[in-house]
Amino acid sequence: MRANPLVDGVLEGLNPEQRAAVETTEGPLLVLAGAGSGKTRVLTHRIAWLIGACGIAPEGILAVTFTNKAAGEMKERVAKLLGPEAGDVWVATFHSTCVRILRREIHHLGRSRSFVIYDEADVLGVVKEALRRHSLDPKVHDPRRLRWRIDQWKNAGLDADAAAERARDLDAEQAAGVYATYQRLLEEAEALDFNDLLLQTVELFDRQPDVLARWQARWQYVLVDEYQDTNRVQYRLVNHLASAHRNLCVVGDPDQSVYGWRGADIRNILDFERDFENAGVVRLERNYRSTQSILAGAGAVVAHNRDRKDKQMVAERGGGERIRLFEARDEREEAQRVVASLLEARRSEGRSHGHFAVFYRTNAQSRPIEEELLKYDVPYAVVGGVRFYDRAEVKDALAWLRLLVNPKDAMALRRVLNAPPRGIGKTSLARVEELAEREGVSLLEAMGRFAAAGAQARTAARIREFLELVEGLARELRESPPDEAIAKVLERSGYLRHLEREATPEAESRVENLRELLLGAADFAAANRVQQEGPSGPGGERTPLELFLDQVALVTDLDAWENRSDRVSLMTAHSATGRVFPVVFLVGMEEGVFPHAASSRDDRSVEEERRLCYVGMTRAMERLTLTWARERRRYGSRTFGVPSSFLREIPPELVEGASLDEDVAASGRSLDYSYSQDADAGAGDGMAAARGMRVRHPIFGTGTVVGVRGSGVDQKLDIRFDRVGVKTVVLRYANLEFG
DNA sequence: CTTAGTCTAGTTTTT
DNA sequence: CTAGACTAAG
Repeated sequence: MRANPLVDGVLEGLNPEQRAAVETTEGPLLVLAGAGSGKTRVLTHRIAWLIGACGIAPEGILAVTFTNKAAGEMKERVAKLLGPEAGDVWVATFHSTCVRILRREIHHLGRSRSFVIYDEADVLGVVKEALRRHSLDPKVHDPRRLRWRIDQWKNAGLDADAAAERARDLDAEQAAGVYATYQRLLEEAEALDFNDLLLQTVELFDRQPDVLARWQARWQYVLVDEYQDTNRVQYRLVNHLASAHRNLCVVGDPDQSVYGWRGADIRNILDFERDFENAGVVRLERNYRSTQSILAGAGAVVAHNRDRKDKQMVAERGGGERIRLFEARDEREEAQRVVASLLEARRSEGRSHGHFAVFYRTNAQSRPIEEELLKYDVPYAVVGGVRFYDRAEVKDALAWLRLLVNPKDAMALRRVLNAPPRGIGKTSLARVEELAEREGVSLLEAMGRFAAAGAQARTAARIREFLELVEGLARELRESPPDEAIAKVLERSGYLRHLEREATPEAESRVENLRELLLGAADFAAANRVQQEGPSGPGGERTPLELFLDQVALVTDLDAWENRSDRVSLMTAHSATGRVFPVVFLVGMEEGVFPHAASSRDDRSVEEERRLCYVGMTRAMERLTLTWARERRRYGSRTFGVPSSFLREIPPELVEGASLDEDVAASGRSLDYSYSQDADAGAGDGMAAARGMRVRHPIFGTGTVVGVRGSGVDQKLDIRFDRVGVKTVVLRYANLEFG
């Protein structure tokens, strides 16, 4: 059996625990994989082992992940081990797996297979519409809050009836009522929200054992990544798929469970052994990623969680340097010091930009860092944040496509109706809506009827014109490749013309984005043409347009972009899961920021914040820098901060550059960190800067002082550097040599 | 009906 | 501070 060189290669270099996780192929298996313990390695090697050593057909294996990035990475790594055969393993996110199943099977639930997937904005629009139908004031019943409530119900696997049954007060009753209407509106629009993708699949399997049996037979081996982040619906889905053969391998780390707020249920991993009798358990506790100091620091933080299975990670790497900690006056200075430190490491250690990542708790915190990076021309990429497919113009274009594919898509119709503006206003729309509801027809249908009777001549003509446009485009483009469809739609609808007529910089950038969308669509079309020829292409009877729309609905950011080339990465701590960098800055370590104020209410969410902190810290391989600012601008106003309680949880001997002032802490006053700072020395001992002085800066080299502002340690100098031109530096931190 | 301008309120993390 | 809601004028 081991004669096969491929087989030997698959086990080579694995430690005994990893090997056990790979070789234990039959029956349920829980792999508790601590940070940096080679989790992905185990998953990919396990897949290779199943195929290479056990002779399992690649298409008999299902590997589910949470993010597209994780799926892509796994696919790539399996391909490296196996070659092209790997392409037949189904590696995908929960959501795209469900879409795949539903596209083939959802008619068993009496729903259309050409459903559209509603995004955040669509869904919010549906909630607002549902509120209108209930005559509830959106000012009293916050649509976003309701949307969140519905989401929570769905995460828990409760439908509107179940929600209504549980309602104990008027508010809950009303919310459940809105939920019911919301769901009805989705169904009328032949639309599914994100959670429906999972829920409908589970319901399908609940109700149709024969359908379930088919998928169980197809996927004889099921692997689940990041199991700690699964919610109850995902849990049921996995159970369904694995219940016949029980060849289920789940991999996760309870310490990295950071999506509780989104319905992730940590019980799924904690109770695995109870749920699956005779489950094997493998613990991966050797960390190959981080230095001892980083691992110990992160471990010390997460050890403060009370609700936790104890676990001791062992660093296989040496001690390394200590964790760096610094305090900044405000978020600007924090950013300055992060960037200065980054540039310094680049210069003196020969690091590339790609070595660095900056993590923050909330997206809004990226701004000052970005500004500082821009100032020094440091290339960077913000992961997450404002997403390409969320831009208004991109959504407009996609709404057009959606409407062509599915004329019942009410949100797409509303979007498109006045993009560009065509004189069909609120009052007309309201009357059309009323008519649609009364006569039980789609919006598009109702528009036709309204134009025929009831509308003013002018409005009727405009509506007819619009309907003709939609029908013409639909007829012509339904089967077209997406790039062609987008181009024609933008042209014929007058959208592009309208933008170009504006001639503002914003409009220009919109046109630019649309061009990018067009390029993306062309890429997709090209890739898809190839794929559809293959035997296992996902195509089936679906049109290229439909496939394209699925893709954009499920892909959040342009994955290709972030990995590309040599850039500093900026992202939230949540987005950092599954990523690793040699040098990591974790900024904004203040109470109320991280841990976030919204989560300080109950212990459970504080513990989740702590795990999030653990995740952030353990992303670092060699160097970890934690920073906090005494003062921070939030939404325009100034707020004052104290260091995050998490900082205090790191043993001081692991930290460099700062030490907890015990007296101050003990006295119960606000926490303070005092630190000795070499940079202060130069500025502190009476050195006065003056115009015309020659200076040497550690990063910019030599230059001449051309301006002096302020006084004392906060003095700022404008310096014309010989190499890089004029820059403003803070005397206190610039570490200048004079003379 | 549209648009530009004012106001306000709401701020976590996202497949 | 900013996106979205609202208002008043064209």
